[in-house]
Amino acid sequence: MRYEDLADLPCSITRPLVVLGDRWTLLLLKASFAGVRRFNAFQSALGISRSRLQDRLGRLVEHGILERRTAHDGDHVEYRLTAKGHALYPILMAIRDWGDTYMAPDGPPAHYRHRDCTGEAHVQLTCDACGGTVTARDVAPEPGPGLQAHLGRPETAAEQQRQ
Amino acid sequence: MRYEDLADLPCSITRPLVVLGDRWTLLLLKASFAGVRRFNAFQSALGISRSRLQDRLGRLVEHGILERRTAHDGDHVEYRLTAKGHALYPILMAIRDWGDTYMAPDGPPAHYRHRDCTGEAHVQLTCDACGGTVTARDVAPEPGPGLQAHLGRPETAAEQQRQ
DNA sequence: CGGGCTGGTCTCTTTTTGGAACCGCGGAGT
DNA sequence: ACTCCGCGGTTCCAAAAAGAGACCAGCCCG
Repeated sequence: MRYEDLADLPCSITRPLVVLGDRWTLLLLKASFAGVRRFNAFQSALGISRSRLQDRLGRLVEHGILERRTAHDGDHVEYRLTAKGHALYPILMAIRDWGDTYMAPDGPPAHYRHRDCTGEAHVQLTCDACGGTVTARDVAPEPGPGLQAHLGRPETAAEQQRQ
Repeated sequence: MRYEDLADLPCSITRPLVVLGDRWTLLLLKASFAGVRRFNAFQSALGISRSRLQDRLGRLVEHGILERRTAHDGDHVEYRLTAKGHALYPILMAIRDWGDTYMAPDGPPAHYRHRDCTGEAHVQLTCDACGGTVTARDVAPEPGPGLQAHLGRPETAAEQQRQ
């Protein structure tokens, strides 16, 4: 019950990581984006154990990232990405870009091509005002509204020194 | 010894995840980008146990993501991001964008502002040919050179059915 | 009726984590 | 010289998480 408490910290990197940051969750989502929807398909695609898979799918459904439904045509179960889940795609693509650059000595195993176009999809960190490309050094974090709201709450005192 | 084998698969999402996909690694990197460099500072910032921290820092150094060095001014040790480590920033920013949207009911805890500019940094998935913004539905994976190279190797046979 | 498929559960073993004590080193104070 | 402290680091043990595989009920098909 210690690690899960990180989800209370006022940080938009930490909070998602408590949900997504384990061995399997992002791999499951990768499979989802690749069209995998059924329990057994996830299991054989990834080699995850059935109990673990059950647990992780359940978590993702709880968080509204996947939706569990009985397929229209018959009786089997489907796990499908919700809009919230769909919004995770840039994370996977950011990972892929890095993987292509640093962990693919023989070149990219796959091109993620823009449909009906010659180009490929890549993530970019851009400034929403000037439109320029931005690197880590160009970014300065500043307190935002979610931090004030957090500090206003009583139970916050004990955890001040962490960030 | 099963999970680590995923790193052999020809997939630029899977391979980085074997390194980055656990409870602590991305949180460690987040701290690194925030300027944390010393062993004890990581430990008190995150609440990770010392043995785990030691292990994770060592892994990141092995993978060339962090660099371990004795500080110029004296005797203490520093862990600093390498260029390879720096390149992970878009991943953290993609996570943050999602966190700001879906896990920050009171608004973003922090604004990641473009230095000397009024704007904020955000990740975008764009096509490198037409320049347009791209979503998951607009992307079609196609085999790339890294896949052919992988299939050319002998030990590949047993794992064909996974992806 | 039997077999195979489905998603799902249970139990046992192994692996990974967390927590806390301990260590050697170098520096500062006294 | 002696102690005290902070530093990175290690070791040990208990607790939590993960892996492997058997098992189950429901359903459809033959």
